[in-house]
This record gives sequence, C-alpha cells and structure tokens, in this order.
Amino acid sequence: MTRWLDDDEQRTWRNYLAATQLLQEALDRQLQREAGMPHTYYMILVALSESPGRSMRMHELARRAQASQSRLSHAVARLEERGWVRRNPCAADRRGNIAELTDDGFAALAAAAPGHVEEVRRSLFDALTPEQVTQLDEISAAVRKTLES
Amino acid sequence: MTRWLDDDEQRTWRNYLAATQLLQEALDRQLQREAGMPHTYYMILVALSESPGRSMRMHELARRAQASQSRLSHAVARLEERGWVRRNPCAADRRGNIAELTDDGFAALAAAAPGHVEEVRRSLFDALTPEQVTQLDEISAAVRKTLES
DNA sequence: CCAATATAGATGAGAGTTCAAGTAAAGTGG
DNA sequence: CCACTTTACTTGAACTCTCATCTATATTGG
Repeated sequence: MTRWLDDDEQRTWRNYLAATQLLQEALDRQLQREAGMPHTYYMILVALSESPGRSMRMHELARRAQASQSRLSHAVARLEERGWVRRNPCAADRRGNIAELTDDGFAALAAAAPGHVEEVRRSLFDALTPEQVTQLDEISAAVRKTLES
Repeated sequence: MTRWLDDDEQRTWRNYLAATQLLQEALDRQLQREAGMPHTYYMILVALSESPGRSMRMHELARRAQASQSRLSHAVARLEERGWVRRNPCAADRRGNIAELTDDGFAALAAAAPGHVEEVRRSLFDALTPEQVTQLDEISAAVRKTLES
C-alpha cells in the first residue's frame, strides 16, 4: 500500500534534508551573529525594501516574505520595537495595516546584506557548477509549483 | 567588493528558498497533525530505530538526527515524558547517556511512517523526473560536503 | 438593506530552538 | 599523579513559531 522510498530515493532524501538544514542553519547563524536578526526578519525587510514606498499591506507582505499572517504579525511587532518598521492604518480598508520600512530598518538591511550574500555564495553557489544551478532552479520551481497549489 | 547575485542566481535562490520552506512546512504540518510530533522528533526516532538495540549514545544520536546537542537533550526529555524513549546511563563512559527507543516509541514511529512517506512523495518525488532526482541528489551531496567541513 | 460569510490582522498559550552557562567525568602533558 | 583541557550532557532564559481564538471591517446573496 505505502509507496516506500527505494534506496536511491532514500539517499537523495537524506542528502536533501541534510543539505537544506545545514544551509538554513548557516544562514540563520550568520544573520543572527552579524546582524542580530533571524532569516525570517531579513526576508521581511527585503520584501519591504523592494516595494514602492518601502511599504506594503500586511497580507501582501506575508505572501512575499513567505510567512504566515500570525508569524508576520509577531515579527513586525518585534521589528517595530526596534524601530525598523512602522505600522500605519490603511485608508482604503480600515481592517488593514500598512507596514513601512523605516530609515533605520533600511540601514540595518543594507548593513546586513553583504555578509548575508557572501554566506549564500559560500554555502550554496560556490559548491555548484553552472549546470547544477540551472538544475536547482528547475527542481525548485517544480516543487514550488506543486506545493503552492 | 560584495559578489552580489545576478538575476539568474536571484531567481534560483528565491525558488530554492520558497520550495524548501514549503516542503519543510508541509512535512511538519503532516507529522504534527497525523502523528503529533514535529519532524525533528521523527528523525530522532528514525535514527534510534535503525541502530542496533534501538539505542544510541546521545552524542551520536545528535549527529545522525542532525540536531544540536542541546536540541537533542530537550527533545529526548519530551520524548521520555511520552514514554517513547528511555535514557540509560552508559557503563563505559559515566558522563554518557544511552537513549533507547521503547516499544511504544517504535509503535508511534511505525504508525507515523506511512503518512510521512506519502507526504514526501507527494511533495517532492512526484514533482520531479528521475533525472531531476539524480540531479538533486548530486546537488545536495555537494552542498552537504561544503557545509560539513 | 441586512444577515451570513469572508477577509485583515492581532493576540495568548504552548511548544521547540538557540545560546550561554553549568556539572561531571575523561583524557593529557609535564 | 595532578593541573589543564576536552568531551558529554543538561539546564534555564530568551526568542520564534504555530495554532486556535478573537475583533473588526468588507463583501455578498436574498
């Protein structure tokens, strides 16, 4: 009944788990150590920084930063305490909040970015051939497509 | 100075982040819902179940289950409360502890496994061609090698 | 126009993770 | 054989995440 994994699949799955977890931990440690924030927060700041006006509705921000609404709510509350983000009521929809990246937040992001990118390179791209990068892109896109529907 | 990501690398990186995170969340939700345990605990139980005597030194267990020692310590404490794992002092090294999977723990693992494997298939393997599975294996192995040294 | 439902977001409790620190037992060089 | 260092593991605090719940505002079908 159960479609168990064969030996090749087992090996792949375990390599995948090991690699992704190591990478995730490397990212989190680097950001925590050098920028004092978890990767989740970094993604939120990035999403905001790329939006016109450096601001975005909470719901949309959650989507872009790949966070649940609850996670985002908690995270933005912390970011607001640090003065990196500000929440403004939304005029068009009075249920809504618009999160806005402050200058301090932008500065924190700008300071964190080089070290983060360097870590991403060292940990991922430097380990792969150009063909493998292409393959990884396609594999990720396929998995993403499956799981987003 | 900073080696920024070009557009292709950006796209790959974001696809990778999205895919791995979605997959991780799918796994965790499935296990939490159907087996009442996070993926971390599942990995610990698996590691124990594959060891002779269904038992292992804590340190070795941490390595195999890819957990920090602290994480493992907390996790095993919880698993012990549930009666799924037992800790026994180690005769050869009196600093040591030997974690042992109980019959209840083994039963819990056996009950959880089919649903978990099905989720892994649905979320990952079903989305990929056989070639892509091979590619993913090699990519993961390369990243793993980089990050484990 | 209004009741029913859906959406936006916040919040509190419970659980897991990390980090730093602490205890205890090995191992090691002089 | 003894200070010193390393290894094994635990613990508590601080933080993040999830899940369920709650409030408030929009939207929609009759």
